[in-house]
Amino acid sequence: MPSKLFVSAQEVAERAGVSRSAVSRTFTPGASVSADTRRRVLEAAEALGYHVNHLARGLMRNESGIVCLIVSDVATPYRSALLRELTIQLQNAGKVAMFVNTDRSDGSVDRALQQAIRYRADASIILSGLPDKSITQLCLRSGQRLVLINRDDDQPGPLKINLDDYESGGKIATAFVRAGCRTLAFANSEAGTPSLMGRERGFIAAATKLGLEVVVERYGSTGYEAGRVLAQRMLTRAERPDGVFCATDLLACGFMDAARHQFGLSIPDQLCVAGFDDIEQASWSSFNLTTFAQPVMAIATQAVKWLATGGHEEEPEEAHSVRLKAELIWRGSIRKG
Amino acid sequence: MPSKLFVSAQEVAERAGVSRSAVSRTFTPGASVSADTRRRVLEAAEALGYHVNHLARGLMRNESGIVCLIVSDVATPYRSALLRELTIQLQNAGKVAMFVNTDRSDGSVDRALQQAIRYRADASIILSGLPDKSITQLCLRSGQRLVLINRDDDQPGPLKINLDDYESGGKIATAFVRAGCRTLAFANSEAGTPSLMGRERGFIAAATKLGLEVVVERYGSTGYEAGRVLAQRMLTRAERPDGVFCATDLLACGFMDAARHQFGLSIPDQLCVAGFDDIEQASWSSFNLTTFAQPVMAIATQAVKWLATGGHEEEPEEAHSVRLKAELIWRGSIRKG
DNA sequence: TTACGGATTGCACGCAAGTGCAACTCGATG
DNA sequence: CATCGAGTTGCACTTGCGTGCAATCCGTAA
Repeated sequence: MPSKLFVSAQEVAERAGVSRSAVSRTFTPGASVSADTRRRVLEAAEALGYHVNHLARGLMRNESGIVCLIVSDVATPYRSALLRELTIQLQNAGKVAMFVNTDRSDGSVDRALQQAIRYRADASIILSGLPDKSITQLCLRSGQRLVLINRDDDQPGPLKINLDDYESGGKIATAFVRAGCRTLAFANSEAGTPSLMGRERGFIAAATKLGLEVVVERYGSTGYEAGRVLAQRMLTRAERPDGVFCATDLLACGFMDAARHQFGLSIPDQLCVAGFDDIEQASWSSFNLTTFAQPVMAIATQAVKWLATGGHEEEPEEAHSVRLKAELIWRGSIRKG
Repeated sequence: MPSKLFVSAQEVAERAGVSRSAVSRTFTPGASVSADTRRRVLEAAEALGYHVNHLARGLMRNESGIVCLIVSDVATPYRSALLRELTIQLQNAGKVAMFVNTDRSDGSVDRALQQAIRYRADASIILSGLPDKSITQLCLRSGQRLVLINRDDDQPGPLKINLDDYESGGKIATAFVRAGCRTLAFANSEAGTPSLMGRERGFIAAATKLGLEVVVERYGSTGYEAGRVLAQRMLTRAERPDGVFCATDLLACGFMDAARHQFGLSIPDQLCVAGFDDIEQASWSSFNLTTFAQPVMAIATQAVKWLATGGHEEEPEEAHSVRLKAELIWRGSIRKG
């Protein structure tokens, strides 16, 4: 048990010789306090090290200022970059980020949302997994905003932020053809989330239109190791692909490393590779990877804006969905056409 | 304004036909409630979607369950890995992580700690920067636990977790000498935090003892780009170093990439490199970097243990300091001696 | 001097929980 | 049948804060 406690408004009031209300009003913008009272309160607060108790304030205002971020695999470059941007923008908007880790187990996201409810978070932003519909409804009923990032879901209510995955897949197929590639392949993870599948389908559709078939291989997670395994599977095929679109940059890094160091292939001369996310490593000269940039900043901006303004029931459902463009970052892993 | 609100214990009590106290007791382990009442309360709570308000509970218990993590550069591999481990272990300990981003500006950490105080966090864990002494004291006086990770500081009170940076520097100097290196160098950032300086000093001391001088160059941050610049500076010297210890793995990655792709050097034949942190990229075959592993799990375990048990004033000051060992991970960026 | 008006102040209540205390129930024992 | 005691239950108070309402202050105009 702590021997001493946080200092309360009561103590400040006593020291300043005013009522507790005066202290409260001093820290409430727009409230009526005389300059003199305000000064004395601020002095006392400073001397005692007083800080408004946001737990209690949240209780009163029915607005905690907390926004819950629900994520798995935080240590992943793309995830941590998005997280960084979200927390910074939330802080600038006067909110504070609460952080809940999820794993792949059933109900993990649901438990995370329950935690958000317990702390009366003003909003929850979900970067991984998909919550059960009943929990989603409970959150919305309770007046909590909800944002789903890159999780295609058709439940009405939450703000859904997605990318043009399908179109991106198409663009890269065109780039491969222009580079003279003859055998295309798509390297995906087993997970098959909607965004990954969108890239895959867009890639296949465009390639088919251009008269090329696409070999699809799926394995493991979206990480580096899976990329290596996919390379081993694909590059030992009778007809070796010479243009490979990897569903994520991490897959692409693993793929490239295996292609170079195990198969002795030269990129982009013998093999063209593209990724998705534009993680920092993609720009490293070891990879120099052509890829699509996740509009991390725009995603965060949209999410934070929604928390501040949106969420009114009467809005049309279209207003609850945002599609952002993933910009193609041209580097050196595809031959110039 | 939210049209509907979170459901309160009062509503559950009415639906279950009991008093509000009964609801409270049902959700308080060890409280006296009959099996029948408990069942009816749980049924009503389930039906209404009730979850205890942790803001109010925190107010009463004077224990919010919140632990504040104060970090800069979250998107960095080492930081995000530590963050991941901390949040997971905090969750397992029944705590919830609150997240505050800091930048390099003055008072950034102080503002973060004030945020922690406002939300009456049970503890704050500081991964970046160093707070002002007055704020530290305020936190401790308020009964808040404090953990400083890799920030050498001599203030009594907080738990300080540090590594054997100095000894690690020594080990790697020995390894370089054993590999036949003749010209040693240390690549550091301008920042010069105690942990970075510890590695530097340990490296120099051991090298000197072995009869070799060490060229030290400092530039920028601890990131990839700074590593490239350092390589350009060091590898154009008259006497080119052939054994370089980089203060972090990211520096080492940048250094190696520049050494290979701009200077055409072969690693480890013409140049030995070592890093520190053991980020995921160090194990990628493009780098295959010999480095020291941050004991991320042990760090988190120590921190969380301290929150649960430690922090009693009467403990000797030695109990407030933990030194952990960074394990040398031998890969292929240093020749076998 | 008195009345008026605007600004300031304090009281008291409410938010959602936990808990000591007293009252209550109920079965068992004397 | 009265008493005891263990087990439940509810009342009322507490936590730190915001805020409506009524009371007060002060300066100015009638």
